[in-house]
Amino acid sequence: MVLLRKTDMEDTMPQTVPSAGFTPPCDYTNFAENFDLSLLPGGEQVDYTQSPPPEKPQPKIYTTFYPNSPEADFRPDFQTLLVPDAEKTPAVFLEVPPILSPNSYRQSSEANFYPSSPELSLYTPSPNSLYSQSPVDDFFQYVKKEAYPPSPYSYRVKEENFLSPCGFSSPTSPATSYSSLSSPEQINTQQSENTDVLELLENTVLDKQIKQESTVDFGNLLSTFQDSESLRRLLEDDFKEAQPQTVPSKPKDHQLLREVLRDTSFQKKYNIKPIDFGFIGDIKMEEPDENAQRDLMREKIEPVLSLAIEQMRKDVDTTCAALGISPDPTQWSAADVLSWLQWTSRQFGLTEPVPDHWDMNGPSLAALSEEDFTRRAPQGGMILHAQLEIWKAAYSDEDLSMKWQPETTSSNASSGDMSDEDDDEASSSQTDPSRPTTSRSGGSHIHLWQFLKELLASPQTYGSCIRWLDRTKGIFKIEDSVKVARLWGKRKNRPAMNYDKLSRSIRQYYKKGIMKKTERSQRLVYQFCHPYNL
DNA sequence: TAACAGGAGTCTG
DNA sequence: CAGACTCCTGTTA
Repeated sequence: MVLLRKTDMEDTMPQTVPSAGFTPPCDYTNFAENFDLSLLPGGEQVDYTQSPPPEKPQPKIYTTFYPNSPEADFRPDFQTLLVPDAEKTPAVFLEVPPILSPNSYRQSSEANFYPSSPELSLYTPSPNSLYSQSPVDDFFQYVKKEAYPPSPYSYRVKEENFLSPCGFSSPTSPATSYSSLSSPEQINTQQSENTDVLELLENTVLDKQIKQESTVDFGNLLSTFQDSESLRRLLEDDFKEAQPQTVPSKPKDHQLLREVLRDTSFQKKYNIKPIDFGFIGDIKMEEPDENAQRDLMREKIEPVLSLAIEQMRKDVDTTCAALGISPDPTQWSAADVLSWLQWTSRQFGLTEPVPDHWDMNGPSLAALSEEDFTRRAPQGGMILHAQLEIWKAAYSDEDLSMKWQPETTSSNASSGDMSDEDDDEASSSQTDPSRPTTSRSGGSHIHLWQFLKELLASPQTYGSCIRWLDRTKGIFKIEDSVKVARLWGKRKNRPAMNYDKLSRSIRQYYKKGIMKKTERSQRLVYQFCHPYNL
């Protein structure tokens, strides 16, 4: 989420009506009143309740952070995510990475995308960065490990008449209609009715906490839920961080948050302010037991996850209706794939996808790794992949909110040999390629070559049984033929699968030009043919 | 001995 | 009907 400055918004923004299915505007009338100014570095008091001096021209700025800008190189901020607290506290304050979401680009009533985001640049981790699984994950790792050093991430502020999805009033959704829902009971009622999560957030959180000077882009909130594991980890960390034993005299002294806010220049410049995170400390004080804290945390977050997923599905449905494609990516034809790619690329201001690079149907697309995406679209593959993951998550048969398990076990996915127990554990993962899934993503229709690429795309999990020898040439080696065969049999629900049969299937690929043996044939070493090596 | 190659019939979505 | 599964014989490292 992005904190946005709302400056003369209603006066200067005529095109302020989000299209159906997207987020309505909201009113933030009490933001600064509840803002914990002590969170600012050095206890510096910045009165955000005051309007800027009249002699100081207010720029028409709605600050959205675009990663890795070639122009700007300040990194003042984390996008701010507000999560409604179903009980007594107004909000949870999270720092989340600048994930881009289509929700940042609302459709106008004429179905034109506004803005067109021409300068959108891409998140690109530096060669030295520990780019792991997702930008979300990576960013969290970065924040927590390195606090706030110069980073491969850079941001810029897009200074233009950017319309926040909820930073303006709309004749169809008057802001005044969002002022009444704030009690926990009301919140729960809204949740039980599957109310639009964005509306809920706006009603329950912003209405209490945000002054008119600020607006919030809740669209990015949804993007964060593509990686609920990261969200869970972050919350857990924040809970730990707020432990009284960590800062005995100041239970609310959220060190991470303070570090994040150390650079106040940006906040001052754009009148952005954080929100009190105090309830975590309160909870902790009341619930010293760790499990109780986790339960409480789960209780607070799970409804939000459910609502976020619900919202994701709504947005997916809207897009499906516009494109005339199935919400299930695995049902897409090659034409559907191209249609979706073009649509998503346009939404994010990416270069048009090269059709030759995407000559595949939905299941094939769904099986591609992020690396595959990036190879096919160096300038936008990561975003496209992330968006597809959102689609897959949104329409997975598995309720993502059920993944919200406050486990205490430290899952070590990068461990070497995997026992059968490891297999079972992996099978519970939504992204487990071996899972005999009924999920719409992946599914049992997957081809063997796709399955192998899935395994290869998760070296941290499957590196012990299959790995790339030469990624660029598509050469890989099966290190554990028994295990790979077992995984394949699991996926295909073929308990009798063995490597002999699996390799027979691989050999069928020879004449189809999908795979081949390497020039100098080596045992258990195969090579993907072009373009399957992409 | 395990991996490899490939023919051929069957199954499945 | 395509793709995968299964079974098979024979070869190779």
